[in-house]
Amino acid sequence: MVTKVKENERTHETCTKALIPVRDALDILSGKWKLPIILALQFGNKRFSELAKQVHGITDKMLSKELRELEMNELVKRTVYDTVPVVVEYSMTPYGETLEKVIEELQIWGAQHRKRIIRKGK
Amino acid sequence: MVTKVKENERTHETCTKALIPVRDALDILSGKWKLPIILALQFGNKRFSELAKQVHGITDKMLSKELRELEMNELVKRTVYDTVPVVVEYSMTPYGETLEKVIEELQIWGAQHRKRIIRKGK
DNA sequence: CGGTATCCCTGAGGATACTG
DNA sequence: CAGTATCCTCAGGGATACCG
Repeated sequence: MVTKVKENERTHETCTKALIPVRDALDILSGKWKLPIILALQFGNKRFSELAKQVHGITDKMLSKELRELEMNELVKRTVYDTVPVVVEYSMTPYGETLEKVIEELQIWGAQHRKRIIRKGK
Repeated sequence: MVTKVKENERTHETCTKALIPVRDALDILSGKWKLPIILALQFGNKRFSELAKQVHGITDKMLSKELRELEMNELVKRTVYDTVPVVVEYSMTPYGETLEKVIEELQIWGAQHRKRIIRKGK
C-alpha cells in the first residue's frame, strides 16, 4: 500500500512536470485569434489593416490586443515606418517560426481526426 | 492590382484550410482539464476517484463532463465493472494514444519557451 | 463509488464610437 | 492608418448539495 501511495505521488509529480510546458505552449496558441494571425503572417508580412481583412471576423480591438501579446512573446515583430500616414508592418520573428513544427503536428492530427469524425457521421 | 487581390484571396483561402484542422485539434486539447486528464491516463488506467485525486483541483462535475467529451471523441474508454459498489475504469484508447506525438511537440516547444522567458526575466 | 442538479461568477471576446 | 475607450454578452468553469 505504501508502494502504491508512492507510485501515485510519483505519477502526479511526473504529470505536473509534463503538464506545465504543454500549458505554456497552449497559452500561446489557444484563444480565438492567435493562430489565425500567425498563419496569416506565415504567408508574408502584413500591415494592420491587411491583417484585419484577412483574419476574418476579428475586430480592431482584438487584433491589436493579440498582436501586442504575440509581440511580447517575441513571436511577432512590429515595425513602424515613419511615413505620413504612418505604416506599421507585422512579421514573424525567427523565433515565431519555431512554432511551425508544433502547428504542423496539430494540423496533421486535426485533419486526420476530422476525417474520422466524418466517416463515423455517415 | 487585380493580381494582388487574387493573391490575397488565395492566401486567405489557404489560411482557412490550414486553420480548420488546427482548430479541431485544439478544441480537443484546450480547456483547463482535458490535457491533465489525458496525461494522467497515459500513466495507466484509473478509476473516477483516482483521477479526481490526481488531477489536482478538478471538481467531480468537471471531471465527469470532460471524461464524457473525451469518450465521445473516442480518446478515452469507459469500462464499468458490475461489482457492488460499482467500479468504473477509464483508459486511453489506441486512438487516444495517437495524440502522443502532438502533445510531445507541445511539450518540447513549451519547455524551450519557458527557458527562454526565464532567461529574459533575469 | 461515481456521478447529477443548481446556482453563481469571472473573463474572453464582441459592438460601437472615437483619436493622434 | 492604426489603433483606444467603453460598455456589454455569454459560456467555461467553480461551489455546494444531493442521488442510485
